[in-house]
Order: sequence, then C-alpha cells, then structure tokens
Amino acid sequence: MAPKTERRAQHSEESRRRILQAAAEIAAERGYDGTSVALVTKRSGLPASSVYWHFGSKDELLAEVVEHSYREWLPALNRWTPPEPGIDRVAYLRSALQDAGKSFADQPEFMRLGLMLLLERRVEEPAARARFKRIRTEMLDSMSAWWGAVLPDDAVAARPDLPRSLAQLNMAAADGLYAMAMSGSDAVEISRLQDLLALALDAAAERITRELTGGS
Amino acid sequence: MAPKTERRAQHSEESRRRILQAAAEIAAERGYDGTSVALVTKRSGLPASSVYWHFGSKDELLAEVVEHSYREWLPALNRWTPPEPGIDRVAYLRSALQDAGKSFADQPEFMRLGLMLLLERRVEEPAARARFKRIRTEMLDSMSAWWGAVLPDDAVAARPDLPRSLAQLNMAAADGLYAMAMSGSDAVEISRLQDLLALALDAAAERITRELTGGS
DNA sequence: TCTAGCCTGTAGTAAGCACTACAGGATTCA
DNA sequence: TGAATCCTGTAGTGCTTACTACAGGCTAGA
Repeated sequence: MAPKTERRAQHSEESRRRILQAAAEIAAERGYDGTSVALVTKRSGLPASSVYWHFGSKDELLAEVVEHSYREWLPALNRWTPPEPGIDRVAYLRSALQDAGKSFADQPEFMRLGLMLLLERRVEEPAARARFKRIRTEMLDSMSAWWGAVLPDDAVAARPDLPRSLAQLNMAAADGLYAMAMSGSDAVEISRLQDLLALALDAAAERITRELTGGS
Repeated sequence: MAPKTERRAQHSEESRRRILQAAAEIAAERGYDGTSVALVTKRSGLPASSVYWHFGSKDELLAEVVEHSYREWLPALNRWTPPEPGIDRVAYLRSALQDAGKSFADQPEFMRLGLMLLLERRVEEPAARARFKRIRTEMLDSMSAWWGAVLPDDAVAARPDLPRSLAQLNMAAADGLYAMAMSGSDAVEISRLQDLLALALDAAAERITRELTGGS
C-alpha cells in the first residue's frame, strides 16, 4: 500500500479498518463458518465488492482479522518481558495476569476467535488458524523468557525445560479462565481466580526450586 | 421410545446412534455452523429425512450430541468423587488428571464441541450450548466436593469458597491444556504439563492452608 | 479539462443451506 | 391376508452462501 497522495490513501485505509472491525466482532461471536460476508457488509456498511477488493477472500479476511487484532492487543504482552532481578515474583504475576484479563475484556475479539480456531480441526486448515498458531508461539516464547529470568539460575540449569513448562501451564490456564469467563459467570470471580492462578504458579515454582536446590 | 417389539426398536436405535456418532465427529471438527445436515447424511449413510425424523432439527441434534457424548464420557468423572480421608493428594490429583486427559484423547468429541460452543456468543443461544453449560455445572460441583473433602477441615471453615475456587482453577487449567493439545503439539508434552498442573494445585492448596491455619 | 487508476455499487452466478412433502418399503399385531 | 405403525428414499422448497463481472464515481497528476 504505497502513499498514493494522502486523501485517497486515508479513505482506503478507513474502509479497510471498518471491514476488519466488523469482521472481528462477528467472528468473535460466531466463529469461522458463522462469519458470512453478507453479515460483514451489513455491519461495516461497505459492499461485498469492497471486501473482496481489499482482502480477496473470506479466508484471507479472517486471517487478517487475527493479525490485526493481535497487533492491537500486543501492548498487553509487554508485561512478559523479563523484569529486573530480585522482583516480587508472585505480586508481578498477579498484576500481569490481571492486566491480561483486563485486556481481554477490553478487546475480546482476538482471544475468542483465536481459541475457537484452535479447537477446530477440519481437513483444510483455514489461513486464520495457521496465523493464530504462529502468534501463539511468539507469545509462549515471551512467557518462557520471563520465567527463565524469574527462576533461580541453578534451578534452570538443573531443569532447562522448566521455564517453558511453567509458561505453557501459565498460558493454558489463562486461556481456560478466559473460556470460563465467556460461559456467562460474573467477571468478579474471574479476577479472583487469576490471583489464585498466580499463587499456584508461584507455589509450584517454589516447591520445584526447593526440591532441586535445597535437597532433602 | 416404547419397546415396540425388539427388532424394530433395535433397528431404530442403531440408526439414531449412527447419526449421533457422525454428527459428533463433524461437530468436533467444524463447530456448530460448520456442521451441516448434508455432511451428517453423507457420513452416517442415512438420508436427511431420517435425521429429521429422529431429532426434529439441527439444533436439537447437536444438543443431543452433547448430551450423548457426555454420558459416554461420564465414567471419567467418577474419579472426582470424594475419596477416603488421609489420601496422598498430589498423587491422586496426578492420576485423576492423567485419566481425564486419556479420556479426552479416546473420545475427543465431547470436550472439543463443548468448548467451541462455550466460546460462541450469538444472540440466539443454540440448545447445545445451554446443555453443555448445565453439564459443566455438574462437573464443577463434583470437583468442588472433591476439593472440600481433600482440604483440612479448619481451612475450609476459614474459607468456605476455597474448594470451589480450586475446582474452578483446576477445570479451567485442564480445559486450557486440552485446547493446547488440540493445537498440534505432541501429546507427550501434555501429559507432563498435567503432572505440573497437579503439582501447582497441590502447592497452592498447601500454601493457603498453611497461611490460614499455621499462622505467621 | 483530460486521463489514469483506485474503490464502490449493482446485479448477478452456481452451489450449499435447513427443512419438508410424501410415497412406499419393512415389520408387527390381528 | 390385512391394517397399523415406523422409518427411509426421492425430490423438492425458498433462502443464504462465497464469489464475480462490470459499469461508473471520485481523486490525483497533467
């Protein structure tokens, strides 16, 4: 998308954004098959020909939805960059999980659509699903690095896979809590469960560390 | 469904079962909207008129799929009936989670379809989603009772919501691990993460118990 | 004002969707 | 043998689906 002199470019970009936004909302409500181009045109106000001019196909549109909503949501991931040493691990975990929960509440499209795509298993994998899997790997890498930085060095040396395992459990549990929140129970409960998850992860890390280094 | 003299009843029941089986497989692969009656007739070998004679509508068919596959999967839930006191909690947790994981691997339809339905949020809720939510509540009750029996009495007295909270986290994390397993990584990893989850839950329960009763 | 290129609006396409009407085969009880 | 009941097979219904052909409006550079 070259500049092409401002005003036109702005108009084009605005249309693209409106279509993406509408598609994201519908896809988060109804999944891959439930998202029809007709619904997208109705909610965005732009005709089907515009959708196909901008995105080429429904499959590519949904893949772009995943990509776009991920980039909008990205700031929430920065929490998982390794912090300075000597930090209060459980407190940091708690606030990071709370932040993640809040960011899901603000922009529910990304995670909901992504998890729905993850659970599907048709013969021809939609492009959106492949895109989400790749993004997921990046997220896991960030969280693994964080756990690696937050665990004692000798524990990591004794079990190099530990940071990644904790990160995987961390991510899976956060996903599960998100799905639970979707099922209709109140959001207050979820916030308390996120604290409990932080506590459980911290306690697990502590026990494993003690067994590895403390001996007995 | 009255007896109606054996042979006919058997034949009818067999058709019903074949339709349910086909629908369960397709729904687990493609979700609610992705499951078409035409696909079900193709995989089951029975015509659409039979599907509608037995189930009345696609919505009711999928609700019955949830109900049916839940009843087939039910034995795996018996693990969460309260055990005799003095049991090794973490070992029991580990084996229970491993069993649950294995039962998902054997009959993946129930959980996969259920979680997909949970994440959807259309205006008109499908009957299958409501059905799964009710089943989910039952499962949570079982797990809450288990945690209530396995925690020290004085801890439960001090925090009556603790068993339920641990059960919720337990369930959410198990769901998340299941979704992670679906994303294509190898199953061996998942088994190790289930052990880690058992350890984390046990460590959390232990720390909370110590803080509540041990003091300091 | 002319021309080129970007984007939209209209009006389709064939295929797929959930669902139905209805005739008729199979099985049972008389 | 006959009638009643249960289930299946055929052939549709009107509607929605993803996608397209194409004319024309609007902006930009000349």
